[in-house]
Amino acid sequence: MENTTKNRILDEALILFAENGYKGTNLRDLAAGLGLSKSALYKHYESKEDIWNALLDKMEVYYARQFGSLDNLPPIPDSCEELITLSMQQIHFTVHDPQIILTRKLLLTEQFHDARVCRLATKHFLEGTANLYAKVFEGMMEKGLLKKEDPVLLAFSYTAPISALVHLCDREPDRKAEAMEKIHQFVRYFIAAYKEEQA
Amino acid sequence: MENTTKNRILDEALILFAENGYKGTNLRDLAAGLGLSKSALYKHYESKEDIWNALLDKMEVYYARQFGSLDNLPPIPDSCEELITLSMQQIHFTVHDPQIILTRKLLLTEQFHDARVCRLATKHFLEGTANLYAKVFEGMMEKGLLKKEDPVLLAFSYTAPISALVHLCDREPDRKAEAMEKIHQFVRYFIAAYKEEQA
DNA sequence: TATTATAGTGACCAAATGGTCACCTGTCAA
DNA sequence: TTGACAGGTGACCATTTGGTCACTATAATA
Repeated sequence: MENTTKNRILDEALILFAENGYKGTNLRDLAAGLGLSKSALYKHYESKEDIWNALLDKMEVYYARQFGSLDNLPPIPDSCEELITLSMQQIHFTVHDPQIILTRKLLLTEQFHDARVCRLATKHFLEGTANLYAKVFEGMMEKGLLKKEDPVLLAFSYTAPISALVHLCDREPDRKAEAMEKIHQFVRYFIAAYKEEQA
Repeated sequence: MENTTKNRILDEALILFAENGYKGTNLRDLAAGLGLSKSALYKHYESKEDIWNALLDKMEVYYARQFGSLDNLPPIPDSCEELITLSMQQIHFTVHDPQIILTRKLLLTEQFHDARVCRLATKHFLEGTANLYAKVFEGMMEKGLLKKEDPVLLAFSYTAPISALVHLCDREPDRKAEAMEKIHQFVRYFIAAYKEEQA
């Protein structure tokens, strides 16, 4: 993505919309954050709502790439230990990446005010990750690494508690370490419960 | 709670703050919703922020009563079937009660904008219910109804997925039936996995 | 070189919004 | 009866905010 003003506006918009909500964001602050005057924004977008929509467009593209196509599946781990390591790495990233944190905040705080955000929120928090892990678990069951269960239900039981603790990280960043430790504990406990005993 | 104007203002405030957020709520609409003029509000509260704080006070009292004291524990079920029935009843209530729905919406959308909401959100979505079910599970383990596991971890694994689906109900009310069915499925599946086989 | 499109500025506007104030009215106590 | 007070009203005010416009500067182009 080029570093054009048009894109920089969206970057700043993500920050402000995520921190203060759509209604709580004003264009003067947005422009000031970019070292621009408010009227300059209107050279690139027609209105506040236009900026908002462009930001959502960008997010939809991002999610379509990340969750939409099941082509780019994550590799199926060769052991339960590897699954734990991979999960923790991915969670660590998602909990620390500023852009993703802001995206989650925006989805949470605006999910009831915008139909597109609503859809994205369900995709992000519920179906997206769960479906991905369903494929992973299915693969691991076929490899004889996990007990044969409904992979969809299993993936949901796995991702929902993790998601709850990720939310805690967003809400109370001071407790990130504590939350990550709890995630680790949960992940080990969960995998241990469904690990297929080696012959 | 008496039906005084002061209380009615808080009832209406919950609706508007939950639907539109703090910033998105204006006092004219609030007053109009009560058939009052805006200036009448100032006979009962000093400012918009004062109304907000009074609403949070009320919510804190409510949560303190519901989660705070571990005196009023729910009864320990005498069978896993009873646990399932009780859980589903409680979830059904929480998913359909208008006041509780609004409260959840408010906690979600304002959790990053207000320190007290932040604390309440963690209590509501994470610790409150989980701690309650930890006690229930502990009791059921002592009765020999559930396998002996860490009750806290087990309760968290139980409540977090339910909570995720409750959020879905709030976000997409059209999918309430579907979500409730999934909750039912999850609950049966979860309890089956941890049920102590009868001798 | 003259022209034109692009990006940016500051002044300005109208609507929305939180808050204040003088005033009204019914109730209740002295 | 009268005075105080609680609860309510509408007019008004200052600030915030999304949006417009005339104007400028610069770089590319005919």
